[in-house]
This record gives sequence, structure tokens and C-alpha cells, in this order.
Amino acid sequence: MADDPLPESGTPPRWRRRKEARPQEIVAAALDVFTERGFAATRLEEIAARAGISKGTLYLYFPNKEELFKAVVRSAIVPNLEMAEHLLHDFPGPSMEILAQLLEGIGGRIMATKVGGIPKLMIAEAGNFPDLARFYLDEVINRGFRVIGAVIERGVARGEFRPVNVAHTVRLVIAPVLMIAVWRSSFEPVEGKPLDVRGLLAEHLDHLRRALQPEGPGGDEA
Amino acid sequence: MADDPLPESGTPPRWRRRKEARPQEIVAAALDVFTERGFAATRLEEIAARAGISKGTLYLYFPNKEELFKAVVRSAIVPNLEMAEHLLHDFPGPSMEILAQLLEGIGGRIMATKVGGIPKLMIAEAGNFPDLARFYLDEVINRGFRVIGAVIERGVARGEFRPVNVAHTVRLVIAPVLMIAVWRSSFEPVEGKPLDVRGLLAEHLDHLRRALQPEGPGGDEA
DNA sequence: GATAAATAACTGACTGGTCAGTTATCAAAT
DNA sequence: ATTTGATAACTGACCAGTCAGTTATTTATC
Repeated sequence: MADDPLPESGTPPRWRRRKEARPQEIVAAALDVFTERGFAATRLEEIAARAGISKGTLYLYFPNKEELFKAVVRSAIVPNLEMAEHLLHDFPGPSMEILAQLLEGIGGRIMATKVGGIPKLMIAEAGNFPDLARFYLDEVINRGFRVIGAVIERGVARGEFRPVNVAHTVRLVIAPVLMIAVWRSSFEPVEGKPLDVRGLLAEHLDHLRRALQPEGPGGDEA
Repeated sequence: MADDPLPESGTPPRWRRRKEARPQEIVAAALDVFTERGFAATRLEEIAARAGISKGTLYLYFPNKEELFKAVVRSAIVPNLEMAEHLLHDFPGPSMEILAQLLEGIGGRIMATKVGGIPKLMIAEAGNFPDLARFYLDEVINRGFRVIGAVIERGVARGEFRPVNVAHTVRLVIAPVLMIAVWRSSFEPVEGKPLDVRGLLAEHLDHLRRALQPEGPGGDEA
């Protein structure tokens, strides 16, 4: 984003070789612009400007707009998914706890970074770029669904949750997160007042706990 | 969309004056194309073609693309909201029943018509068209939130629901509906298999019933 | 009730501007 | 001296919006 602050004496060179650093910088700039403007309305020239390079240089690192976009999605989302998958395998405690950590982790990321803008982007562009949608469906959505689904199945198997329709419940778990991401991307800037993300997620988890609670004939709670 | 099949003898006229009918036809065609392609990617020529007119004729009825878009949103959404508000005032039964009818009504509409594509559109374009976003926020979102909020408050007041954070709960009630609309607009065509809207809504309502149920101190269920 | 003049709906070729992607050229690094 | 990173000018396609001209319909006239 910013120029390197080398206080070099003499003539500042017009540019500098940064072969290693460029891709990340470009992807970071691209995430910014894509989430602000949407895919179609984003001009590669603006991405280049924010990355401190020229448009032609973009094409040294990415073959076209679509591949750049894919790189953005990969770098923004995939690591998160990997973390979620690890959490699922390594965490020994109650399943509800995994769900809570997952959702709170995502909530934190949505508030702290710009990844929350990606869903908006995909929603908007899926129709016009089917192979992009396919990519997102395979690499992000279905993988995310699988993780949540596994947690729910784990909970049911361990008797922590009542038996539910897993496929549907997965979507019900995710829906509020999606709403948060979408709201922050699209309407919060217009409305002005910030969404209470933490509070909303806490309420969601509270509702989920009650909705998933096994129906005890007598007393519940171990 | 189709020409009127007057089997008139002689020469079929190249076109026909339809001053009264045109606006609706254009808006209907525009809804189709906008929801399929998004705002930016929609070509006015395609809307014109689907409405059975030429591009120039569009500009006799709407000053520009954005105003046409606003007209589409108004005509697709506002009537539905009015129906919801009437239901709230007229229905005497349990609050959960109102919620169920509301959600099922919306679900039915999403499946039967193309209005489900509007949220996608607004999510996508809110950033680029702030005044459009403002309009949608005021006329659609906040009005919708107010209706759901009123139902929940009614339920709490009547002892049908436990006390909850109303603002948050409203969003939790709506989130799955939003997810359904978005899914059908953006990813269902790519994935191929249809989303089980009815089943998902039923599961949502089941979860809601449990999540909102008043907590009995000893035995539950009156 | 036929014909002509006037009007309003409609058309489609055109313009001006934008932007993804290309390439001829240059400067830095080795 | 050669290779590689980077540039900036260029191309070609696309599309919102315009407008001079065409055609259906209505109104006036005989």
C-alpha cells in the first residue's frame, strides 16, 4: 500500500525490483478495491495504483482479472477454512464449544479484516462468472458446510445435540454470519450506526444452544 | 414478451402503440435481466429486446438505467411488505403462527417469482449506488424489520416467547430467508440441485420455536 | 366512409467514453 | 552485455445515452 520509506540520499529510482513482495501487495490491494466496488466495477488500473505499480505489471503476475480475483479469494478465505478444520479435529471439548469458537472466530475476522466483503462479491458475480462461482462453491462454501456439518454430527453422536436435519441446520448456523458479512459490506456504511456483531453472535449462539438441546424427558444438563 | 396473436388479415404491423402497457412490461423485463445479470452487467438493449421494444423506446419511459432500476425495486417489493403489515394487524392467533405464515409467505414468493433476486441486487449495488441503498434501507429493510420486531414483542408480551433481545432476534429470524434468496439467486444455478426451501424453512421454524420457548422453572410446557 | 394531414410512438445507427488486455520500449540488476 | 521487472501508450470491444428519421394511430376534411 505505502511506499517503502527508504530515506535514500540522491535520486530516488523510478521503481525497484520487488519480485517476491509484489504478488501479496497486489492481492491485498485487489481485496480492497474488489470489496469496495464489486468485480465488474473494479478497474485494474486502480488496483495497480494502490499497489504502487502500473497496470501492465499486474499482468506479469496474474494472467487476467478473473485469476487475480481467484487469488484474492484463496488468500483471504482458504487459510481460515484450514484453521476451522484443524479446530474440528483437535478440540476435545463439547461440540457447542467448537461451534461457538468457529462463529466467534469468523465474527472477529469479519470485523477486523476485509474478508467479510468476499461473500458480497460472490453473491453479486456468481451469475456472470459461473466458473468463479463453481470455484467458490467447491473451495469455500462446500468446504465450510462440511466442517460445520461435521461438528453437528459429532454433537448428535455424543448426545450433546438432539437429532436434527444436518444439512438444514448447517445453513441455519451459517445464515446469521452471512447476514453480518453482507450487512457490514452493503448497508452499514449507508445507515451509519455500526452493527453489534458480538451481541448478535452471542444471541445466535444462545438460540442455537436451546434449539439443539436434547429434549430431556426428566432433568437435563449432565 | 410475446406479440399479441391477432390473426388479422393483411399485413402484420411492425409494431403497435402500447403507451399504457409499456411501463409494466419494461419493468417486468428489467426485473428478469437485472436479477440474472446484476446492475452493471445488464445491457439496456437486452431489457428492450425482452420487452419487445427497441432501446430508444426505453428512454421514452425512464430517464436512465438507475431510475429504471428503482422502479423495478419498488414494484417488486413494496406490495409484499404491505401484505405483511396487514397480516400483523389482523391475525388474532399465537405469535409463532404469524411468524410461520410470514416466513412461509416469503418462501413461497421466493420460489414462485423473481423477487428473490432483489436482495442479491441490492447487496451487490449498495456500495456503488448509495442513494439506492438508502431507499432500500428505508422502504424495505427497516420496514420489514419493524414488522418482525412487532411480532416478537407481541409474543413476549403475551408470554408466548421468553424475553429476548428483539433487535438481534429479528435479524436471526430473517437471516435464513436472506440466505435462501441469495442461494437461489447465486449458487443454485451453478450447483444444479435445487435447495429444499420448504424443508429449510420448516427446520428454521422448529429451531425458532425451541429457541423462543419460555423457560419453565420445573416442568416445562403448560 | 374515404382520404389526407397531424401527431405521437417507436426505431436503430451513431457517438463518446470506458476499460481489459497487449506490446514496444526502457531501466535496473547481475 | 544480457536478462528481467516495469512502464505507458495503444488497441479493440463494449455499452449508455442520443437523435434524425420511420411508422402506427388519430383527427380533420371532403
